[in-house]
Amino acid sequence: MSDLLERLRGRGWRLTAQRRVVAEVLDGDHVHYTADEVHARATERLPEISRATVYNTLGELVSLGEVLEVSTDGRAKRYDPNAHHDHQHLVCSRCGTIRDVHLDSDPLAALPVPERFGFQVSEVSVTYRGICPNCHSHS
Amino acid sequence: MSDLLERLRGRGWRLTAQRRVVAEVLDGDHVHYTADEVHARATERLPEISRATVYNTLGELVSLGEVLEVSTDGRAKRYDPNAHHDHQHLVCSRCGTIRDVHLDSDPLAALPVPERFGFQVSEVSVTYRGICPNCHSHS
DNA sequence: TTCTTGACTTAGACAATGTCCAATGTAGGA
DNA sequence: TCCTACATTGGACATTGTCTAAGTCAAGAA
Repeated sequence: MSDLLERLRGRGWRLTAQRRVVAEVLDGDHVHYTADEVHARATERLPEISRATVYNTLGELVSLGEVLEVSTDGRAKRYDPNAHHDHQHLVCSRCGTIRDVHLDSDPLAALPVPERFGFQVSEVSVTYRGICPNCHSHS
Repeated sequence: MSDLLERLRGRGWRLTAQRRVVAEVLDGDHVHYTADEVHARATERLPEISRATVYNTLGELVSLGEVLEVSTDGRAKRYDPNAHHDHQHLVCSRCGTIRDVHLDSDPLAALPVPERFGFQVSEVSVTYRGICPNCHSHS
């Protein structure tokens, strides 16, 4: 993700301190923060950054395809910087922990053509739910 | 779904006008209303029904396994009465239309054991996204 | 049938998440 | 360095959902 800023500048992004900080917070492969968590972490480095800017920047990163938006629970959306590696998510029903997982087969292939009802299907997301080892041993 | 009320009574549910109306609104196999849509439709039959009761009743139906909660977009959750037939969802990215679809293979099988990280996986939901024929022809 | 009671419903306050806008600031090209 | 189009800010507002205290009622008991 270190070249993310370069890539963005190449697309005409104006590079501001706020955008840099948001991108830095998202740096890492297995991070799934909510917008508020991103804001809290960004605030540690740049105290005046506003909520609106964090929302704007996250939205832009999503539009640019650099970050994925994940909504696993109907609560706050989470932002996943691991957008360039196909993966799905495994969520603990108890504590909410999220893990990236990789599948054996392409889930698109599991949807037969007659079941596509003429849609041009372009995307699929799979969410597995269960109890994580930690929650399980504490139950 | 006509015997839903019987089933619920058998489980000790007190049968009220409000609950009956909510269940009637959800009657049908391919319905995916938000809580507010359920409330609007319920209000047509029972003008005094409150939002809180609609939320309570939907929550109870979900706990009882009679209705599925679906959150496809991070906005309002939708309620799917087709809980007794395994299925997944196909969503139009343009207009938000939702269709129930049936898969060729069990998506649980696509997650290799080493990718389960010790979770006891009990549930999987798959959401396909694309452009529906109607939106496609109008574009 | 009437009574009783605990479960149900209600209105509205509150909470969590996200969006919008007018005023102000600033990155980067000329 | 200066300009200006784009970015940021704070706060109001919108949407969705939760909670509570007070009133209401379904259904079993007598």
